[in-house]
Amino acid sequence: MNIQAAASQAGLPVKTVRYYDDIELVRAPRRENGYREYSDQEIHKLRFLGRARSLGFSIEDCRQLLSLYEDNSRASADVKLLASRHLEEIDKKLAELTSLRKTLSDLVHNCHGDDRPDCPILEGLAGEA
Amino acid sequence: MNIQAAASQAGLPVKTVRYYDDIELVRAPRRENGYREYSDQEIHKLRFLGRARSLGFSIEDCRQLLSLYEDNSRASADVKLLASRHLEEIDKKLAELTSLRKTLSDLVHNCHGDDRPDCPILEGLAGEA
DNA sequence: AATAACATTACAGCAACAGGAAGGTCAAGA
DNA sequence: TCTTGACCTTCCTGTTGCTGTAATGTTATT
Repeated sequence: MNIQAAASQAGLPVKTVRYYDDIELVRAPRRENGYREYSDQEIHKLRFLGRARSLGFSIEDCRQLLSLYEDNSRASADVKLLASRHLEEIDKKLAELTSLRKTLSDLVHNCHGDDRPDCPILEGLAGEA
Repeated sequence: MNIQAAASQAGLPVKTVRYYDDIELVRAPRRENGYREYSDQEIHKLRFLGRARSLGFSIEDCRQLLSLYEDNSRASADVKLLASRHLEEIDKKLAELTSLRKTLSDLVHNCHGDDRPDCPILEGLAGEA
């Protein structure tokens, strides 16, 4: 199967699939003409990656997850550790975003938003709050 | 005032301050020896930027905010629009992160995390859920 | 004069691709 | 057979907002 068909089956852009081959994340064998040849196995991995990436795992995390996935003697604890760490990072980001959102939201709601120049948002940013 | 003192007063890394000069966000005049000269005015702008950046505004947004800040005939509506749009983006990100967090959290909590190989996290990523 | 602590520029690298150029390959139709 | 168009390839650049690292110049102190 050519790269375009593979990419569409995996739900990923062609560019991304080619990139994953370049960085040796999901390698595709080549045909005589130099074209990449994708089989169901690679497509399965690509899908796996798509899901992992959509959950916010970094490429390096994905590399590990994939290798754990292919290792039938893995310990589920290893997977859980990786995922738990990622979950912690997400919680951290969520906390930051939430706090930031509150600050910004307060500023926005205090601004009357008409054609006059005085503006609590700018004042807040200037540190006059 | 030299760049290091200015940066520390503004609470920013020197590299960042130099970068802001490069991209003409906060320009500093030069002395005869080529050194950047920072006055209270620039430091004020740098602080402003630090706050705006910490609220997640992009550099280009910051450029606009700064220009609005300096424009005494601005309409607060313009500021509010910019900030509101940013707030929407934040809300979008929060929604995405929250949903993603739930999925990941469910997977993690379903994994026993011992030395056996069977793992709901990997199964979930593989699409077997 | 030497040394340290500043300053300068310029280039490379990060993450995870996306866009585009230049060129090779393949299948179908006139 | 020729050509057209849809593929495929590699390579290089750009994205965002800096950070790290030279290599080098200036200032202040000893």
